[in-house]
Amino acid sequence: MAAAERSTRDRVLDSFETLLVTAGSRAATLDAVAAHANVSKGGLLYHFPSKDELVVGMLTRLREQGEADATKMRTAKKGPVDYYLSTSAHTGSDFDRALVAAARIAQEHDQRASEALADLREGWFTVLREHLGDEALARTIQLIGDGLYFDDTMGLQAKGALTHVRNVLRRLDVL
Amino acid sequence: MAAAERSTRDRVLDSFETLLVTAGSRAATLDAVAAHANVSKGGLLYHFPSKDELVVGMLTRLREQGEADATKMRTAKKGPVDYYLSTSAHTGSDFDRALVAAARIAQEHDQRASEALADLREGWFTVLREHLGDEALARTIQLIGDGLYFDDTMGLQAKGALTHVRNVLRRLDVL
DNA sequence: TCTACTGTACCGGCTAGACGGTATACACAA
DNA sequence: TTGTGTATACCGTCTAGCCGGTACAGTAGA
Repeated sequence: MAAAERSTRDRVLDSFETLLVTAGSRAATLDAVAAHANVSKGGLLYHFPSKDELVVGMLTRLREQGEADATKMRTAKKGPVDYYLSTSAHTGSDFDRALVAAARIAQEHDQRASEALADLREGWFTVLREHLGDEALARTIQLIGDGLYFDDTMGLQAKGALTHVRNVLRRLDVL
Repeated sequence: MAAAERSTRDRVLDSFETLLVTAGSRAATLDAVAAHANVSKGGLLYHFPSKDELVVGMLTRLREQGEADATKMRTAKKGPVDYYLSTSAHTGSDFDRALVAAARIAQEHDQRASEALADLREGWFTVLREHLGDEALARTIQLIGDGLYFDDTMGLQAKGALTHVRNVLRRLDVL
């Protein structure tokens, strides 16, 4: 049933991501995920026969969200650069959460997660380079986005970081 | 014993960091750390009575390495900015490894690790701002460094990223 | 004798996953 | 319309194995 309300399957995936993001991969156990999603462990394993399938399910959903995001970036009112930077810092969106969750998984040496992340980054870079027509600048802006994202995931964000970046990019006639 | 050769204690810390970096926190078990350091589990627990003490030991050493790094940054021949950026990408140094290891720990919700990382970042930022006399620029450069560092830890580094960054910074009359 | 270990044996708790069972819905057939 | 069968979507329990930590007896070198 394509659901009117959030399906159990999606709730399980949401919970898995949430636990990965807020408590780390050690805490994202099957029991914890099931409890968070208000499903029994048996119910969870019905939808995802193993923890690995849970990872696969999460990454599949991430890729779908990623394609939607690239489209939004291309057509953003204030342009791709501003869209990219402002969504690199914490937005609290589902996509954001999925991204951080995938990063956690990637660190546990999961190649599929690393690939998914690399593909997403490649998508963003392509949009940036097309828009700017300048590889060095596109790469630099992407690094700034990575930095904002990194700081965010580490709870390190310095106040006004985005404002400072916009300030500097204006000197380069971007924005 | 301040050691002529690497002490058991240091070897244990090295192994802990290495396992955290190369295999993730789930894999950095006491048994695995002891085996990697060629020490018995009893021997490991002689130096670090608990896993938590191992974390504390690692963070203490990291702070020491961090102070040494800030000094090197301040007095670097090519200037702090170049030093900061070129050491943000992978250098393979002990300090680098310790930094990535601490990041892994921080993600498991360890506040001491987050604080240690935040303090290190603050130290770098102070040097950058003093040198540049421009907060927005200093923050932006720090974000670029974070991005380089993030990409490195994720195995995402795009070829020539540092060159691109230097290119852009030259347009801003930095470097 | 003290320090710095080795090695083994063990325990309690947690973890992934297997498994058997249950409730509901719908389908076809007599 | 009643009975039989099948599929979906779960629940709750159980177990093998791993992990952190304890305990302790022994050893080699300074």
